[in-house]
Amino acid sequence: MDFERYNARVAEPKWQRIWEERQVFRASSGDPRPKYYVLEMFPYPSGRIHMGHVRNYTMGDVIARYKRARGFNVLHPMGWDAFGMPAENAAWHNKTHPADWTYANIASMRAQLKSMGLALDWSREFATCDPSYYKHQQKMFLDFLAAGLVLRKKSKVNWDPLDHTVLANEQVIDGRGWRSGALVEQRELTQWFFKITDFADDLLDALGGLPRWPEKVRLMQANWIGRSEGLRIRFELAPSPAITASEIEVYTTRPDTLFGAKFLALAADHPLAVEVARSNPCLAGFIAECRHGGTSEATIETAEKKGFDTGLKARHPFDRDWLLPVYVANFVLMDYGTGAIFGCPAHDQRDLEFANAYGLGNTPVICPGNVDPASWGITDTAYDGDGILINSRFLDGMRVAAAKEEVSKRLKAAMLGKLPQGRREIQYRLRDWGISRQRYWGCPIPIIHCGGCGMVPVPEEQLPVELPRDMSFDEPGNPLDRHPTWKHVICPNCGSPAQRETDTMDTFVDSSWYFTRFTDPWNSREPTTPPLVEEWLPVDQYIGGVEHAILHLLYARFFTRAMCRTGHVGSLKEPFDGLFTQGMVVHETYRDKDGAWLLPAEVRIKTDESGRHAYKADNGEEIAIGPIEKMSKSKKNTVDPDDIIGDFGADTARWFVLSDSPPERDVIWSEEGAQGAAKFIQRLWRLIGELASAAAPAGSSVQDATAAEATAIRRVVHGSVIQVEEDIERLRFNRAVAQVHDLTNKLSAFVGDIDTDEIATDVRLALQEAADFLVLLIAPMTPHLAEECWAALGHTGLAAEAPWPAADRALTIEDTITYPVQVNGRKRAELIIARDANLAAVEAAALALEAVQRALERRPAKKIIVVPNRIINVVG
RNA sequence: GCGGGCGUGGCGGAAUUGGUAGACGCGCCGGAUUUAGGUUCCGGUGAUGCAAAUCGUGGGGGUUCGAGUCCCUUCGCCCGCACCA
Repeated sequence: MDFERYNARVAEPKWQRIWEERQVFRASSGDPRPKYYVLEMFPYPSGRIHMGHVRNYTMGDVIARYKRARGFNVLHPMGWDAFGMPAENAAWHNKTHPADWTYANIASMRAQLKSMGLALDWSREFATCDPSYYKHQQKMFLDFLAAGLVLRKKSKVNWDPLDHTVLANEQVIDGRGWRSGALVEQRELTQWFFKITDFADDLLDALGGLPRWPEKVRLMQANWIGRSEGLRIRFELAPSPAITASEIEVYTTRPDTLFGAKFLALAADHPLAVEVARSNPCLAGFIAECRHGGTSEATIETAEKKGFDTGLKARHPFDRDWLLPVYVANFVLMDYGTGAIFGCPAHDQRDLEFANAYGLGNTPVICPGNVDPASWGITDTAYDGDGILINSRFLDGMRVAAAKEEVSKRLKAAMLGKLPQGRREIQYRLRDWGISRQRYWGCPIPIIHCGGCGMVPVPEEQLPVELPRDMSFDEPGNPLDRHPTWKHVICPNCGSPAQRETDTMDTFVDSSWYFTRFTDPWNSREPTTPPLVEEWLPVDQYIGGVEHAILHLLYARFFTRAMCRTGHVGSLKEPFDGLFTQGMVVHETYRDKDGAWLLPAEVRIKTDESGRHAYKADNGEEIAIGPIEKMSKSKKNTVDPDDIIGDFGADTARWFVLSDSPPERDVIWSEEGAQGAAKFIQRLWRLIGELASAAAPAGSSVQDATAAEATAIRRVVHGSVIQVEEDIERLRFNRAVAQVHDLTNKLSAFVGDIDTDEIATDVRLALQEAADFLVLLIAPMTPHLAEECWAALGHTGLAAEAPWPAADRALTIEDTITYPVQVNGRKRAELIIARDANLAAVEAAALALEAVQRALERRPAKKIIVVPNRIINVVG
């Protein structure tokens, strides 16, 4: 065997072929081993994989391979999140059909992923744009509809008045349509919604049962759901010719501040505002102004607080003679609460700014507990903390919580008309999930609109409703709507002419259940096979970017509940037991003297004592090294995984992305680092060769290794196994890498010290074990190299199928302990003493040390603290 | 504004969760091998100091035998969410 140079270019495809031929990574159900489901968020087939994919899939692969070695029946599948806008954009730009574009991308990305040597069960692969996938999604839509989990209602969209098309938020650039440049308007469309709010409480409460999720993600979801407990309060209106209504209902979480109220404010779309506007052109103008500028939060955010006095007056619920002005305000949202608020400037910052702008007054009603009420007055910023009620009649002297109770109690007792004035209510920030998209490249919504029968579900035997193939994409708008024949159908109910729904589903729907489909992608009749879902799910380890912390993960959790209710997932409640959100791959940026971005490949880096310098590769001109940023085409700071794999091999790329940075943080890709990883691959190969030539032949027993040298070697090796094991279990891949480096250094030193002519048999045996264990340790991370080494060491099976090395913990315990000895908290000496020495002996030995005596200046110690097996501190 | 996080050598980062600060890697310095470069191997590398030693985890204070870790305070940076009543 030639250990001169490891040739990844030859070895990697060879082992990939062998794994595939032997179907090593195919998972099967009904296996007696415990199951383990590893899943990385499946990729959008954009065309090429990027380093972020490499990092994501390498992490999952390490876990999959490690768990397999630990005796688990591992499911590690791959698929494609294949519907989406980029395919339609490509169709528009390049005149390619979205399907052709998508499937070509899938083909090239599949080849790229395969070149990474991932331990995937490719037999379960699917793309969400396959009719054989979306057929089941349509079935589930109908099941959800039947179960009352789907509704139709109006919602606002970004409308491009020139292109006559709905725009996604990302298609709105500075308030204008990305293609037409026209000013975007808000328009109401009737759309399909999933009733995610039905599960708001459960989705919130169940977060507590997800200890293996990052705290951060659970918090983000909790904030997104945004549960708040408050009170609906009905205010009587003073009679006015402009309106027919006699009251306004507001929602508040701060009923305690009711005596600090200075005004009421309505959303621009509030029915009462609209009604008053009919007889008030100025107000109508203001409302139109509020509607301008799109729906996106960013635009609202920057807007200045504006209002318009309707002239209406509302009576304070506790004092009929106290009249409050009613405004329409741009900061009140129609979608939240009742679309109307009462404003208390003293204790809400927005209300304060509004009241100041319109001179509406300010009366503080809550005084912080540690402040004398006599000295407490109007403040520059609203005070929203706890305290004692003041200026509030019967509430005076109460704390906030008690005042809330009291107001609630009294308003529930007070009647307005025939109903109580106040009603407790829990509100959520979470809104129902609008899934209608006016696009072609998505899953068609299986509904037929019939003039006589209304909305008719497409009968199950007619599914899938397939996307028509003959399309033109040279005009804006929804291509499906323009198709000459597709939407014209016969009503399945009454047989008269009817029309298909031409909206397609949000692509988040596709990714909300794919993890269940992987458990039985061959089921052509049903979306899932519930017993198989129950066998494999929940996903034990899910890995992906933190950018999906809210929407995707929340939708998937909703879908699991909805599928549970409709009988598709057995008793499964939560889809992902363990979640890990990995950081990005980032890279330096380079700009030449004209400010043009340069690719890393066009740059040479030199480092000396004065630091790093970058030079243009072609003419040597020095260029500026810019900040380290997320890899992006626009800044040209990208590295193509294909180039790295082609130059150094997949194992080098895998090793690099696992090294250095903790996986949840960003990792900086650098050319030096990639070189370093490649060198280390070669070093491992050479070390295995050296170990092999000194070692006993494979298959010999190590049981009788007794020489001190052999024990020392085994102690190091077994200790490393324990460390790497722990690091992989805890997803601390950077530490596992460091541990392997460390073991490599130590084994190199051993081999270097050994006189190869005179090696005791038990040392040979220890070295043989060291070689085997080292190979198995690196196998999850650099699987191709591991196979090559495994074969070179004389094993007949595959490293990928070998069990994880069994560490002997007893071996790692030495009979002596080396204590650091501190005097007054400062390390002065080391004490080597028998592990079984008693406390008095340890203390005496520590005090007897010359360095300790010197540090104590020969005076007696006041106190001595011995932390068993850890440290000794002498107090002088 | 609210919520969360972070701050350790030239750089990425370790630190047994209150117990030897700087593991491991990158870079750099010196040496060996080499015609040379690269590779490889050996040694060094927090600061000051000839040394003994002293200082050192953004700053200040505290708790403790002992603090990078806990508490208070302050400065700086990053991320998430938001006119959500």
